[in-house]
Amino acid sequence: MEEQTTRGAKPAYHHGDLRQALIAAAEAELAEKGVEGFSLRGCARRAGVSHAAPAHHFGDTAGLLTALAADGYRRFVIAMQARLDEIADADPFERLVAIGLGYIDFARASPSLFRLMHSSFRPDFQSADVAVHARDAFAMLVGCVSAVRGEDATATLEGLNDIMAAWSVVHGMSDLILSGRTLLSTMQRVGSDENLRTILRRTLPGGGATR
Amino acid sequence: MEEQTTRGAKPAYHHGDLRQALIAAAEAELAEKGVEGFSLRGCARRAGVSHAAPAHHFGDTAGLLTALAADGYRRFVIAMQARLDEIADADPFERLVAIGLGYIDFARASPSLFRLMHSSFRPDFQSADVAVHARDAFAMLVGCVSAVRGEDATATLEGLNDIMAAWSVVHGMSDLILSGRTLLSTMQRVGSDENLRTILRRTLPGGGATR
DNA sequence: TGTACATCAGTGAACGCGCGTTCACTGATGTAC
DNA sequence: TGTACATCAGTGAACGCGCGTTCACTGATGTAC
Repeated sequence: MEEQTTRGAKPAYHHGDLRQALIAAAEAELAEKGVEGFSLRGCARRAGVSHAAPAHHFGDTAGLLTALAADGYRRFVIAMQARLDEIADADPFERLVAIGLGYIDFARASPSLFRLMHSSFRPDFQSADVAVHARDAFAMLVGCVSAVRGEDATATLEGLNDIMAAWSVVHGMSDLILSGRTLLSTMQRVGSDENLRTILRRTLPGGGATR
Repeated sequence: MEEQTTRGAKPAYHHGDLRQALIAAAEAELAEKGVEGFSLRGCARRAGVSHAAPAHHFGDTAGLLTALAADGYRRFVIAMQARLDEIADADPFERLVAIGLGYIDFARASPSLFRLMHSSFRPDFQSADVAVHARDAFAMLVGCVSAVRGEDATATLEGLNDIMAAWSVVHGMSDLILSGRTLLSTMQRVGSDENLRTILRRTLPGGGATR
C-alpha cells in the first residue's frame, strides 16, 4: 500500500502483471477446489480483478488451464533437474533414480497441478507452450534410460519397454501417494524419501538384482 | 413396450429398478462428461426420470458417486480374478502378473470409473460399501505378493516395499495408458497385451533378473 | 376375498445461485507529430 | 517539450443457462383387519 511508485523492474501498468497473477490464482483455485470446482470467476476474485478481466489474457477457461499446465511442465522439468544437480555422481542408474525422485517431489509439492497435467482433458495439450516443456520432461526420461542401457532407448522394443517400466513405476508411485487411500495411511514409513529411493533402486530398469 | 406383465424376476414396481438404472446412467454420464461435468440432473435425464428422483435413492451427488465407486471396486476385483482364473498355473509370480493384467484390463474397460475410484475426492471412500470391495482388491495384491515372498508381506518393510513397488508399476501403467499423452501414440506396440505381460514379468518384484 | 389405510417411489413447478459470455464504458499508457 | 490521438487493460451491468434443492402432489404397491 505504501510504495506507489515502486522502483522495481516491473513497470506496474494497469495491474502490474495480471497474466502472471492469474496463473498463480488459478493454481491456488485448483488446489482448493480441484479441477471439478475450478472456475474463471473464482480465479478473477482471487486475483482481485473483475470477473471479465481473465478473458482478455486467456480467452476462456481452457486457455487459462493451458497456460497453467505449461507452467507446470516447466517447473516439473526443474524439479527433476534439481535432483540431478544434487548428485555429483555421474552413474547413469543413479541419475535415473534421481529424476524419479524429482518426479515424485513435484507431485508432492503441487498435487493438483500434477493431476491437471496428467489426468485432465481441459487444458489443450497440443498447444506449443505445453508441448515444448512436456517434450523436455520426456527427453530427460529417455536420456536417462538410454544412458543406463548404453544405447538409444527408443530404438528397440526392449528400450521402449524400459522407458515404459521406469515411467510407470515413478508415475504410479506419485499418483498413489497423492490419492493416499488404503495403504499409505498404515505404512507411512514406506513414503519416506530415503525409502522411496530404496524402492526405486530395486525396481527401476537396470537396478535391483539386475546390476 | 410389448411386455407389460414381465414374467421376469424383477417385480417391476414404479420404475423397475431405478437405483440400478441410475448407477448405470451415472457411469455413462461420467464416461461422457468426466468427473468435471458430472451432474445429478444429467443422470436423471439419461435414466428417463424426473430430475428430483435420484435424491430419493442417493440423497445427493456424492451419494450417487459413492454407490458408483462401490460398484466399480466390485467389478475391479472381478476383473483381477478373471485373469487369475485364466491361468491353471499356480506359480505365485505368474499369479501376481495375472492380477496386474486384470488391473490394467479394468482401467482400459472403464477409464472414467477407474479415475473416479483413484483420482477423485467426491465419492465417500469411508462408506462401508466402497471400503469392503476396496479392501478385497487390496487383499488380492497383498496375498499375491506374500505368496511370492513366502511370508506375510505386510510384516516387514521389505515386504511393504514390494507391495508398493508392485502396486506402483501396475497403477502407473494403467494411468499412463488412460491419459495416453506423449508416448503411447508413437509406440502402440508397447501397449499390446502380450508386451505388457513382458514388462510386468521384468518389473514386478520377484521377477526379471531376480528370479 | 374385500375394503381401508400407510408407505413410499416418482412428478413437476419453483427457488436461488454461480457460472461463462457479451458489451458499452473508462481511463491509463504509448505513439505521432 | 507539448498536444492529440490510438491502443488496450480492466470495469461493471446485464443476459441466459444448468445446476442442486425444496415441496406439495400423485398414484401405485404393500399391509392390516
